[in-house]
Amino acid sequence: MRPTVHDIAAEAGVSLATVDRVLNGRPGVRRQTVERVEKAVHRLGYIRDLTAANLARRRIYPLVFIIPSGPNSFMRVLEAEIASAMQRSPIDRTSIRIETVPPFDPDAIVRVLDAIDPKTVTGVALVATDTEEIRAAVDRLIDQGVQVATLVSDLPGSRRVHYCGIDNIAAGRTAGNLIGRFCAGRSGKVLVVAGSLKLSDHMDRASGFAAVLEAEFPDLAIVGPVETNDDADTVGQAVGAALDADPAIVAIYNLGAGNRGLIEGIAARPARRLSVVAHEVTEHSRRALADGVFDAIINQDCGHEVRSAIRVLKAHADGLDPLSDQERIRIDIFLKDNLP
Amino acid sequence: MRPTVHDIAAEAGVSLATVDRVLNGRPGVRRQTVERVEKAVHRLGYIRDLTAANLARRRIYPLVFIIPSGPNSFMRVLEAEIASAMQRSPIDRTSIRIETVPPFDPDAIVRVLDAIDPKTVTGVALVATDTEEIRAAVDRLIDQGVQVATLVSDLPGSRRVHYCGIDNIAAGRTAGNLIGRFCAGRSGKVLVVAGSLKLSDHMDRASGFAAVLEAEFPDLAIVGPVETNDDADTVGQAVGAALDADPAIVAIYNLGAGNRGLIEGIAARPARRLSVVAHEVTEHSRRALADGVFDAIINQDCGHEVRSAIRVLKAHADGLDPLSDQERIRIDIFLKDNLP
DNA sequence: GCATTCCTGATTTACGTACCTCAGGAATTG
DNA sequence: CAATTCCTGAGGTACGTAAATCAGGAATGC
Repeated sequence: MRPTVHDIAAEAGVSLATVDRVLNGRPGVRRQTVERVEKAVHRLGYIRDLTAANLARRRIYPLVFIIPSGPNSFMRVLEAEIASAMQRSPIDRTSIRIETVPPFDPDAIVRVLDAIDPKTVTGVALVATDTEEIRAAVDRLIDQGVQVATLVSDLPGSRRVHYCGIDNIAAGRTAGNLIGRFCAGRSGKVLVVAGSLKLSDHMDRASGFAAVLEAEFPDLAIVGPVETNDDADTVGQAVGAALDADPAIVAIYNLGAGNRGLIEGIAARPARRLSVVAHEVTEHSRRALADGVFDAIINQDCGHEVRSAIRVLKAHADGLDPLSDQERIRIDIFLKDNLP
Repeated sequence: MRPTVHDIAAEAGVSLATVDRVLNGRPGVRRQTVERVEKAVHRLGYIRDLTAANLARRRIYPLVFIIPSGPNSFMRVLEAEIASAMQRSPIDRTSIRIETVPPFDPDAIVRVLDAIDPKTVTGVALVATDTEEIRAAVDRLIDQGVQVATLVSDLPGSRRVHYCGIDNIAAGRTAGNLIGRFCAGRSGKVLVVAGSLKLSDHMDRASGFAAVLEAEFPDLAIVGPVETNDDADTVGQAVGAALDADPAIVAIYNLGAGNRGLIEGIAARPARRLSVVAHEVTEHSRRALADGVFDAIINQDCGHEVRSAIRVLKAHADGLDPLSDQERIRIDIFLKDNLP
């Protein structure tokens, strides 16, 4: 049988109340007594029963998700995943609130972060643009004892406890490798389309992609990156213009959003034979893959990201460390055959 | 506040004991009263607090994993993942036992299955070969109220509650698609290496692969499948012999184990330019991918499979249904750039 | 020497559920 | 009509932990 606080009390020769004080770091225990209890804990291999503890203290974990508003499909899928996690709140003792903020607006994020009450919120997960003010606001929250995790795009240099997302440099490299191989032998140009190079994830993908092409596929030259602010129509126009202007383009890598526009741009020029790699499985990209318009999609499982964020924030709030294997978000490659 | 049994009792105008009898399906309650209670449950949206319930009944979930013994790297990794899950047993209230059985020996599996005591075991996860006797033994266990899930390889036609693994036809198709694209333009032959075509997963991969090549890459002809019983040395010899005998081979798909042998066979013939796709990330295959010997690895995340099996068995034991999204095992494609 | 503070023990209640016992009324059986 | 069975209520204890209260002893300060 697993040892309980009663066993610890007996083993250490102290009362239950003292064990409780030590275990929960409350004051009022002499240093020697603390050590006696800690030794007993160690000797018996005591592990606190978190479920019983949470029951006794009627604990719930109030969490806040901060994500961009706007039409970006990926973000809306993310929001749906959060909503679906909210339905399980009674089971996993969470209380989740979603805050949407205008995209590309650091100040709005800072305002939401600063409005968070550390007394009533245990954890925050946010999709952040990489700016100094946000970094500072995150660190302020951390100082107040709130657990903060970044979602989808990281905030390097901040003290966030965890990043729930993929390594975007590696994602860019993966795209480069795919396009390089799919173009096997053909030489020509690759059009790179991005949302905004001010987003660290987009920047990372672009540089990873460029590095692989340069090192391993010298016959392919990069055109771009073209910036589109993740707007589908802008993507469509940019792609159309580039294709018309440059017949040497044999491949397209869209590392940002706006796949609908990309698909339309390609569909309008059926004579071109192109290798196309894009990001994120959404309604549009899924169909494009099935139809052979896209050759591969690089994906991050945002359901996994949301569930992982919740687990990680809870674990940190309890002073545990999460399972790194389980929380690592993979860079999924989907061809039409392994689409889930 | 979430409603409790007390609220249900008050709402239904019955005593706590009666609510308890209804909720736990115990006898001694008139049909009308049962309905009154059930209506109250529904009206208040009562959800039983599983953690409190498990605490009260001191519940643990005794689980058994049945996996093949022998040197197969993938199975050893699987075993390590189970061992790692065992370390978390106190936290997730499981008690896990591993039973290893000689590979390719259906009778041994049946013996282990039949030796399971339904009174002391709530769930079983097994890596099964697809035979009639095993199917029957699984169904016997199900009839005794034991939850059974298949792991890695499914048992279609049995009444197992869940399959924790990938769609192997789709995996084979994915391999076909990759090899077809990697060989872009080159025509020639593809050597297919399998462990045993009596394993349904191997059979499925082979047929998925063949279907895609035939439909989409008619310039590539299949040689094989060669059967190797998943033995690395046999794989090495078979690959060497095939390459020496047939200079038209431009690609290899190893859909089974024994990657070490495959790597050796290829390394001994450095002049050949080959596209190679294999399964499962292990120590050997990881290095081969990094070194450019393999072009891609198709993988199933066996840590995920094990954790998923545990979650699913527990959920079914509690009469809940698991999150299908979370429990779906993806067909991972790894290039050297997105290797975790 | 007395009050104050600090440390500790003892005891109790609570969390939400399971499960047990006991008692009594209603309904059924003979 | 008595005996039996079925249904229900009341009440309690337990699970492992948190947290509160009260009390008493030791150490400290003045």
